[in-house]
Amino acid sequence: MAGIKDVAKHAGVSVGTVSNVINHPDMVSEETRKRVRAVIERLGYVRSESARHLRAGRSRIMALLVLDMGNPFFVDVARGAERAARQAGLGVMVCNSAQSPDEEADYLGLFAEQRVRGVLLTPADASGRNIEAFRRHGIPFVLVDRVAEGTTECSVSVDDVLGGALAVRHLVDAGHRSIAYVSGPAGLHQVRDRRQGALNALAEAGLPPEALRELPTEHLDVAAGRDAGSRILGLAQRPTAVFCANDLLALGVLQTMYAAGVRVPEDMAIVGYDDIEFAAAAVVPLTSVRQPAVTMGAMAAELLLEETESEDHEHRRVVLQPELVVRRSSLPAR
Amino acid sequence: MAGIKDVAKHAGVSVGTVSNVINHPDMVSEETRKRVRAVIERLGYVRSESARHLRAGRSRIMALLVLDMGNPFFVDVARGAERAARQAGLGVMVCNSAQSPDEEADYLGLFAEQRVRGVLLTPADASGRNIEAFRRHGIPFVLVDRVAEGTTECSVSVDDVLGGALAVRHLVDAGHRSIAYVSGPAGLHQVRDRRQGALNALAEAGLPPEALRELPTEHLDVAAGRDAGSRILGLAQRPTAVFCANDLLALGVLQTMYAAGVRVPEDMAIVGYDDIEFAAAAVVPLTSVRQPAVTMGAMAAELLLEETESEDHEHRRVVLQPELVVRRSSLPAR
DNA sequence: GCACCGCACATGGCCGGCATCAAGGATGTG
DNA sequence: CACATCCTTGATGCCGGCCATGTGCGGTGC
Repeated sequence: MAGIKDVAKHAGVSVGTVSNVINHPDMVSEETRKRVRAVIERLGYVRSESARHLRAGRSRIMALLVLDMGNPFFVDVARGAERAARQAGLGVMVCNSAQSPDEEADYLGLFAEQRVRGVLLTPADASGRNIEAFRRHGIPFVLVDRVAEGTTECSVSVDDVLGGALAVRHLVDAGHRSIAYVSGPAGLHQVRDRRQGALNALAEAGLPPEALRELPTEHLDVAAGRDAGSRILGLAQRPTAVFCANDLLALGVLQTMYAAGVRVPEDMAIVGYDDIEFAAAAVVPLTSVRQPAVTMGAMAAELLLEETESEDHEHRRVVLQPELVVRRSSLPAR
Repeated sequence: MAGIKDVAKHAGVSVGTVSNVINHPDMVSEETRKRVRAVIERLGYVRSESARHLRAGRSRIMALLVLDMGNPFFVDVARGAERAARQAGLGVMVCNSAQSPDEEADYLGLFAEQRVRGVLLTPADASGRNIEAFRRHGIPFVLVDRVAEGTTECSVSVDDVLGGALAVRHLVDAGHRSIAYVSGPAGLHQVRDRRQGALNALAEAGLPPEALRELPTEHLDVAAGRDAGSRILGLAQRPTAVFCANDLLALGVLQTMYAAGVRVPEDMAIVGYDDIEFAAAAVVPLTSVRQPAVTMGAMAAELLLEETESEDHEHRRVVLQPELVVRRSSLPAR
């Protein structure tokens, strides 16, 4: 592959001049510039980002580590982050921890080796140990979909307590008094906050916390939802409504209900979370708590850029608002 | 951030020795090794991949450029590629061309600057101009979900002609004589091959090509499917079945039919393509042509590794077989 | 006692860019 | 004509690792 030296040789100039043609074109006379540009074109020369990085001491890559690339919600987050990053001339490396702390640790190590400009992180490790270890490298990061504790770094999140409250308040208003909460892995903050919101909504309505029955699942995908659905069907005193920690779980629950002949929403109301595109296209269009995913990704990237670009950066915690989208899966039986 | 020199200084050895502790541990005495390792740990030293890359002349990153990250099919491809790459100690940079030739060109430029080890590519530019330009850089690439022409590079694909034939043969067997083909962007090879398969199936059954009515859409997503659904409803001599170039389109069509009160499959049969997880969870479980997406991603990564790792690599064109998964959306009316 | 050998570690060059500074040529000015 | 100034270009060093080559030292054999 052609290097800057080859270009210099063919154009009959020094490497410094070639470098200037690329980075400071107005420092070079038009004639020389043209000649060098022609050679660059002819040889197909592309500057080496590694060498630039080494020299400049800062990378032009930003990393995004999400919990689950199979979840369209995170795909939207990635979209937003990518847009913001590329506007600033940075590339984004999107990786998937698949909710595994080990994978997360692996990737964080990879990012440290790459000396990425910064990391947008949806933490998979509730213990915070991975984050703690990563902090030592001095690579800035922004927490996504999770509030930072203290003021050690920036975060962009959605008010999960409010989201949980919106969902359950809606169900309570529709007359439900026994609600299952399919929660996903117990360790995740989002899951805990949404439960808290749900409990708040129950308390508001004067209902006891026992009205909410939590069913944890190992993963946050459709298969886990199907499994949770079966468990709900097996419960003594079957609840009349299900609130799921995300739409994938909700779709799984819905599928199980449908297959078992349990009518939704007449016999079982369902509310999901995230409002992914498929929620509207489900067997029964799914009521869901919408999160501004693209905005979240974009804001996270912007916060990171601000942190690494500007002199005086103060860590911020941005909290966005969720919104309930009511569809047929939770409408009161007529 | 700590560099190898800092480690050397703190451990009282030379940089070469530190390098050897990391890369050739058996060349260093145990005592020195221990001491150096302790310092590495204490300082949180991580070697710089940029510097290694520069020195070694080869990167440890592989790129994957997909047509649409919003499509779970490509998420599966990414999963497979990632697994294979990481097994070989490489990282994967997943990017999304969103079917835009311009974005594709942008990303290919980025990859050239990064001097990635190679690129796994689902081409968005039917003209082949982007590929042509990229080839000059000498970075190896493998075509994914598309057969390579000639023997200039490797490819992994699924037999789209067969897939299209499977879908339409199934519909013809069920008695359909007028079938719409919601095809997506006309430029994509997959789309053209699936149509060819569909036409083959019609010919087999002694039906004229006019029995297939093609409805192109700009994108391959749910929204485009909804739009196509409306167009189908507006057709004079409405077809009795729809074959969609992917499941997202099919879900969109299904949604439109459902909203308009057209019964599926009684009034309109629908067959999708890809068999994404959501296909089974749709309003009416979707018949679909399953592609081995994870395998495809993994094989592509392996081909690329073989090409860059081994001495004598011959370009290969791997073609995998699709499989029809029949669900309710296409079952004959009783 | 001397030559030789191997081990453990040190040293210097190099990868490919970019910035800094110096040098050279053209032009303007007194 | 001498000298200053500006504009353009060239030479050099450095970023952070890794590799090839040195170097010093203790042990061994004759």
